[in-house]
Amino acid sequence: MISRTQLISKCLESGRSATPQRMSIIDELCSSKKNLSAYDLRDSLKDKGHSFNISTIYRVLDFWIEVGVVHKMDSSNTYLVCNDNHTNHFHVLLHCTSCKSVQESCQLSAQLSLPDSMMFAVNDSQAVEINGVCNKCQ
Amino acid sequence: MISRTQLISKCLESGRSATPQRMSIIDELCSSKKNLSAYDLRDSLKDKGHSFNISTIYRVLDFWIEVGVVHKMDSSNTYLVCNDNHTNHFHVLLHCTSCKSVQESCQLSAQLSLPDSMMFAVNDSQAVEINGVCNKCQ
DNA sequence: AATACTATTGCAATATTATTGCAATTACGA
DNA sequence: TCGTAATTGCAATAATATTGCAATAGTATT
Repeated sequence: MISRTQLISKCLESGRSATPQRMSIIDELCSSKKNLSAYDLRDSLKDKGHSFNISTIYRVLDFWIEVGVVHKMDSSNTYLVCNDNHTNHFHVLLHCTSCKSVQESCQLSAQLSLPDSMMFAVNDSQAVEINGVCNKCQ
Repeated sequence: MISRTQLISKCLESGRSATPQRMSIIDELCSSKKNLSAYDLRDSLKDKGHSFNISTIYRVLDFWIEVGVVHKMDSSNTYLVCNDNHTNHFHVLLHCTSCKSVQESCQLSAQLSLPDSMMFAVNDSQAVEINGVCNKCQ
C-alpha cells in the first residue's frame, strides 16, 4: 500500500497541495478493505468526526484520480486506491462478483496492447474492469 | 446491424416476448448513430410519438442486455447495440474520447484471456471499455 | 509579517441516473 | 375465453454527481 510520504510526493510532483481534506479522504480509502462510493466515504468520515460536503468528496476523488492514486470502478460507482506504482498507465481491475474484492493485475496490462492495424491510440491512466470469480471464491 | 427477425428470434430463444415497447426501444437504439442514455432514448422516442415511462426504458434495456443484444457503457451511462454475433461473450468496446464513436473489437477479445496462474474465472457477456482516439480523429 | 494572488472548500440547490411497489394491462397457453 | 404469468405505467423516491458562488486556506512576494 502507498505510504503517506509517497502520497504527499504525488501532490507536490503535480504542483498541488496536500490539504487536510485530501489527506483525510485518501487515508480513509486506503484503510478500507473494500472499494467505497463517494457517499460511503463521506459517511465513514463523518462517523470519525470529519464532515465534508459531498462536492468536496467528489472533487478530492477527482484530484487523486488525476494524480494517479485512485481508480474509479464505473460499474459500481466506487473508488479504490491503486495498489502499485505502474510504469505504464493502463490498469486492469479484476473484480470478483462474489466477494466484491478487486485485484489489480499487472501481468494483464501488457496483453491489452492493441494491434497496430487497429489504429486506436489508447489513453493513459485508465482502468478497465473485468468481472469474474476470484480463486478464493471458486 | 442486427435484423428485426434476429431480434425477435433472440426474444423467443430466451422464452420471452417481443413486445411493442421492446421493439420500439431497440429500433430506436439501432437507428441511432451514437450510444444513448436511458433518458436520451425516452426523449427521442417521445419526439416520435412513443411515450414510455423511464422505468420501462430501464427495464427494456436490461432485458436486451440479458438477451445479449445491448451493451452498457458504464463510464458514460449509455447504451449501444452489439454489432455482431459473438461466439464468445467477451466484448471490447473501443470508445473514442474525441468523436464519441464506439468500435467493437473482435480481434482484441482473444488477447484478453487471462493466464491460468491468475485463477480468475471471467464472467460471460461482459463488455470492457477502452478509451482512446480512433483512426479518423488522429 | 503583511499583502496579494491562487487554489481549495463549504454550501445548498439542482441535475442526472436508476429503482421501487403496486395497480393496470397485455400476452399466451390451457 | 379464461386464468395465470409477464410486462408496463405511474409517480414517488433513492442514488449519484455537478454547479456557481462565497468563504477560507495555502503560497509566494515583498
